[in-house]
Order: sequence, then structure tokens, then C-alpha cells
Amino acid sequence: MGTSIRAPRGIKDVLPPDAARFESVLKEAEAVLALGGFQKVLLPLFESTALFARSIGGATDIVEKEMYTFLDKGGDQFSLRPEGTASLLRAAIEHRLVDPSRVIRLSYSGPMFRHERPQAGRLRQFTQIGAEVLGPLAPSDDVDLIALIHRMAIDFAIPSWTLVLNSLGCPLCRPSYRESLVSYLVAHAGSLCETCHRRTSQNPLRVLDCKVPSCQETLERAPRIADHLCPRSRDHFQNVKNGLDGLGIPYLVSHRLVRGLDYYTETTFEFVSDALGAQSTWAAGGRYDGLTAELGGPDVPGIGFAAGIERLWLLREKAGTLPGPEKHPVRITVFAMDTNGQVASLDLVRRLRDEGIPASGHFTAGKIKSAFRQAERDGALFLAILGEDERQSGTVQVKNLETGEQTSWPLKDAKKLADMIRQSGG
RNA sequence: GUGAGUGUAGCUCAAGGGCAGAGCACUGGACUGUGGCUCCAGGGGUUGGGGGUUCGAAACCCCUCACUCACCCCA
Repeated sequence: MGTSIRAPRGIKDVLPPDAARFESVLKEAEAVLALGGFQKVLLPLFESTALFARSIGGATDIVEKEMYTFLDKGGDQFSLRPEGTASLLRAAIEHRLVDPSRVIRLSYSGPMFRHERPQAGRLRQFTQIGAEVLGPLAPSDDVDLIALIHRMAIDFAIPSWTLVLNSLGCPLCRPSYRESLVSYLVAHAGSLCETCHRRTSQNPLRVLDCKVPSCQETLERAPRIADHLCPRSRDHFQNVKNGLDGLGIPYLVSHRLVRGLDYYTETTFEFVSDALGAQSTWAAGGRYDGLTAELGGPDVPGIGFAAGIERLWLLREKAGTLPGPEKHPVRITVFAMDTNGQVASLDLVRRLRDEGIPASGHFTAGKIKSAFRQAERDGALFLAILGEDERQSGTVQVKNLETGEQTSWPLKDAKKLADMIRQSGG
């Protein structure tokens, strides 16, 4: 054990029966996006490092220190994707899907990679599902997207969730807010923590996010973005709030919600839950007008979000809405009582599979007791026993392990047996 | 990157300087081809790794690694 190779830190194997359940959780989340009219895109797991630096922002923690970056044999620099929006936009732009005259809705899912210290709800490889809306958008598109996540919260019975909402303004009003925030921060530098000093010059909005008590106290009287929004942004934000009110979706406006990715504009939001531990966000996103242009495409508005599937799992587990393990992943186990029965067993297993019945075979021969044990371990509903007696009569004994019902079937007619297996529940 | 807690059998955990244990799981038997129960027996461990203190270390000290949680950050 001491020298054996283990999975890298923060990387989790998902074993049976949880692997199938995890896929169900993912599929159910994807089904909600399909319900929202989103079409799926399959994206690569790595991209040019420059893509992430340009979209997420060079001064963000993700790009600064959390990416798995490598040089390929041609000397090009790539990074494992730390999030999906950059990839999806790159693909949409590259294949001319982005069109200023129409709205497109695209979704993606799969593993993301960030070199962080693992903790509850935080892994180095984790799974996200995300959706992006690109094109001529109205504030109602923000609401519509949020409503879709709200649907997940309801459908999956997410415990004690809160929708946190803010507006970050637009390229017109954010600089002036930024300026007044910086001058406030500089004036109160004495009561700010060290990292906040650094952020004041690098990424001042992030200071709002600081959880150091003394910083929070100082920030109480800091200028608020809401008071600096230009008329258009203020209108946009008001429209979003009106839409949410109209749909009866509760939210909490937080002028501290800034998000860790640089591309957000206007509406930003986070769905949090206090049932998750310190990593309380399970879905988050926002508007990113200007990002498509920044990435070399047409300048169209965009909004998107991503949800963490592992966190959804945790929350659904708490809520008791996690899909249960499949009761009978194997429908029937075929057991050869002696070595003479091996070929007949192989043949039966094959014929059952021809009929679409998941079947496992145990050919090592042995006692009847181990036949039952094997069947139970496989999770089989039926056990087929093939021994000397059966061979003589050209039959197979098939027992329903739940009801105890047992009947003899002609070995050559696997179809009838398959029909019976198909018809029985369990 | 920083801090705290925890590392003993496949799993959950005892033993807090004096022979490394229990429950569950596993294997075999009682019970020769009809299970789940019960009873009996058995296999399993360099106590995460290395060094030190000691007559004697799973335990105390140092180093190291891993895991967990938190900071940070975020899905």
C-alpha cells in the first residue's frame, strides 16, 4: 500500500453504484436545460491558455494560480479548462454560430480542472453543467435563465437555497464606480487587510468580497455600485428584478456580490445554500456583454451560468432526492455447477444478451451456495442454474430471487426466458 | 499557498508506555443441487512512512506523506 499509486489529490473515483447515480444527477440537470431550449455542444477538455487568460481575466485567481497548464510537443501552451464559458464562446465564434440578429442557446457539461486545495464541495476535477445565451438579449433573458435554475432548485428540492443578485454595471458606469471605490479604499487603507491592499490596485471590486471582519466593517460605508449605475444599467437591473418579482422568484440583492471572473457585466447572480459547508454556491453566472467581441467574434450580449454537479449531488443527498442505486443492474446471473456446464452457460448468457437482457455468467463451478452469493453480489433479480440434471434434460432452472419462484426453461429457447425476464419488475 | 484535526485489518472503530483487538465484511464447515437466519472455525496488520526517546512505542518527541475541514477561492 505504501508505494502504490493513488489518485491525484482532489481527484475522486466514483465507483458503483454511485457512478450510475452520478450520471443520473447530471442527466436530470441536463434535462432541465433541454427544457429551456438549450442545445448541447461537446467541447474539448483543454484549450490554448491564452483563451482563458483573455476571457476569465489575467488578474483572477483562476488564471493566476489555479490552471493546469502544459506545453505540448509542438511547444504550444495549453490549459485544462477551468470553466466552460470561454470554451463554448470560442467554439460558437469559431464556427460562426454567433449572429447579432438572432439568439442562440447552447449548453455544455463535463469535467473542469482547477488546482485548488480540496475541501468539502471542492475538487480539483469537478463536473459542471452550463448554459449560455448569445445574441440580441433583453433583461428578460436574464430572468428566463435564472428561472431555469430556479426550476432546478424546486425540482431537486435544494435545501435552504437563496438567490443572491447584483448588478456590476456596464463599461460606461463601472469605471466611475471603480474610481470612487478605489479612492475610498485608499482613504481607509489603514483598516484593510493585506490582501485587500493588493486588490485595491489589481482588482478593487474583489475587495468587496473580503470576509475579514475589520474589512467588512470598513466596507459598510464604502460607495455602492447601485448608486453609480448609469441610467441604462439601472433600468436593466430594475427590469430583471421586476421580472423575478413577476415570476415570484425570491432573491436577495447584495452589493457585495462581485464574482471572481472579470468578464461579468450588468446582472450577476449566485444560488447558494447553507447546507453545503463553506463552499455554498451551487450555481452561478451573469451577463457578459462584450466578451464575444473580446474573443474576436461579433459584439453581442451574452448571459450564462454554470452549476456544480458534485454540489448538486451533496444537496440532493441532504434533501433525500438523490436517485437511488439501480436495484438490478444485472438482470440474471447464470451459474455453471460444474466445468461440463461452462459452454452451455456461455451460450445461454450470449443468447440472453442477444435479447437485450443484461446477464452475467459465473463459470468457475462450485456449490449452490456460492451461486446465490454471486447472484446477490451482481445485483441480479434472477439466478439461472446449469448443472448435470439440466444438461441431461436440455433445460435451465431459473429462480426469481425476490419471490422465490422457480421454473424450468428449455435451454434452446432463450427468447421466451428473455420475455419473462423483461416482464418481471424489480 | 496558510492553519487545524485525523491516520490501527477490506470497512467502522477500540487499546493513551507492557502479548495489536472487536463488530461488520471475507473464506471454509455444520447443511453432498436451492440463498438470506444461526452456530463453529479460519485467513488476514511492517498501527501511513522515516528517524529519535525508552529495557520496552500504535501510544511520547522530530521530520515526512496522505486524508478531512477551514482560510483563500469558487461550481
